[in-house]
Amino acid sequence: MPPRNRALARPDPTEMADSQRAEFGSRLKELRLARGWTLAQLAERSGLAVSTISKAERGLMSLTYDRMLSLARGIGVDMAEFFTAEGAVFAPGSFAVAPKGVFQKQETRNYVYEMLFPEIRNKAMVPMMGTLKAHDLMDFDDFVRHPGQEFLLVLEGAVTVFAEGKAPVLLRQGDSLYFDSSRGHLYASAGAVDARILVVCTEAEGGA
Amino acid sequence: MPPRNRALARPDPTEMADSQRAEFGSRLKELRLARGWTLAQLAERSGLAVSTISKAERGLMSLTYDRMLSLARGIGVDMAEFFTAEGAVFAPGSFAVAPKGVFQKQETRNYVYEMLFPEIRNKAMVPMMGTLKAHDLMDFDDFVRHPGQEFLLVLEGAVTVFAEGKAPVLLRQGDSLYFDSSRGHLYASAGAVDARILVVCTEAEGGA
DNA sequence: GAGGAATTTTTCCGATACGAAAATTAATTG
DNA sequence: CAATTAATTTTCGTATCGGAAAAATTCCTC
Repeated sequence: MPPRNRALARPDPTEMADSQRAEFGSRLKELRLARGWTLAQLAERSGLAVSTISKAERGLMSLTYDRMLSLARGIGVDMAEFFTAEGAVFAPGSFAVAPKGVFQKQETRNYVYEMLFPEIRNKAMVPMMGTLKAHDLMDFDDFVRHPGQEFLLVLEGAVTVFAEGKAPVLLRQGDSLYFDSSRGHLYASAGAVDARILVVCTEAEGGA
Repeated sequence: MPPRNRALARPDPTEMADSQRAEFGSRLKELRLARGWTLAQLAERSGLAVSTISKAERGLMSLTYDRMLSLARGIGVDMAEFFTAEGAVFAPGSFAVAPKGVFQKQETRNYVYEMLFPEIRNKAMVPMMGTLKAHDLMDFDDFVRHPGQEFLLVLEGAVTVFAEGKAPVLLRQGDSLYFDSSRGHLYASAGAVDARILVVCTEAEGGA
């Protein structure tokens, strides 16, 4: 029996990567066809083999960094171009009001969030109201971490912010915070009363 | 180590890719260290081997798409994060606190805004605190209009929002608003006392 | 400075990407 | 429709990636 990794092997092996690969391939093909090029033409420009591009476009194989870079050069785009989501458009002219307290509750392990404006899809920002119970028992198994940036404002009470690689920070009513959401973070009420916070994130999280 | 300087007229794809690889590796290492992680910790989170990450960080090898995706997931960033030009970009791992009232005042014709976190460049969101004087004389010569999206929360008092093509909306303390900033808009205090608002815009834009 | 633990680098071999050419499919022409 | 060409896909050998473990380095603690 092959000495496979322990039961810790949590991060998914291939399943999820395959679908992502297919998406990358589609994007690549899209860029090629948009220029009216054949595989051979792109092969000529990028310097790699026709067969390689063919397989990559269909998600049959996982290109190395070097080949992806060659392709980007050949097509004439920046590497980031391959990964920027294209669809998902915010409805132009949107205008919505949310009266106080009329929110959609959304409970997570440690917080109670209420997402504002759930009816507006694909917002560039996701504003949420949160309540942190006083003396809440926190599960410190892991930080929250996600792509994008985050803004926090303490509306009532006091909050202790735990951020990876940073000393805990105490925020009082009116204090605010701005940070890279990919840095692990956790919020907890710091006072004897419930804390009320406003959080605005970029990048709708529902994605994954 | 002897320099392998060869007077080749044609671009040497190998060397060019190598330098890019090194840059990618540096960025990867930067993201890891910003979180205070060891190779083993990132290996655990991403699901790939310590040795692989080590080689990748030093540009010794060219990761495949699959492994790069695993790394992005483990770190908690988008793939594009690896390739965004390092110059004009939001500093990865940013973390800044703004105590209440310590803001930089910025007066416009109709409002007094205080931009939060001016020291963080290229934020995806621009949070501002605003004060609307009671019974303020408004210049109704034109609406404000700019690219991006806008979120507004009334912290104190009441605000009347005038939006192009919409009837005026009265917002009380705790009410909020989300809309396309390209739709003309204006804010005015609606009560007998000064109103205090939080505004978060996307797209950092010079001027107001 | 001598252990000793933690972290990184190197080694080695199995797994996979990659390219040249063959095979297949699609498009074009007479 | 057959024949020819263009375009894409498949095959297969080689180069490189990628992971487990060993070796080396750095970091502590006494």
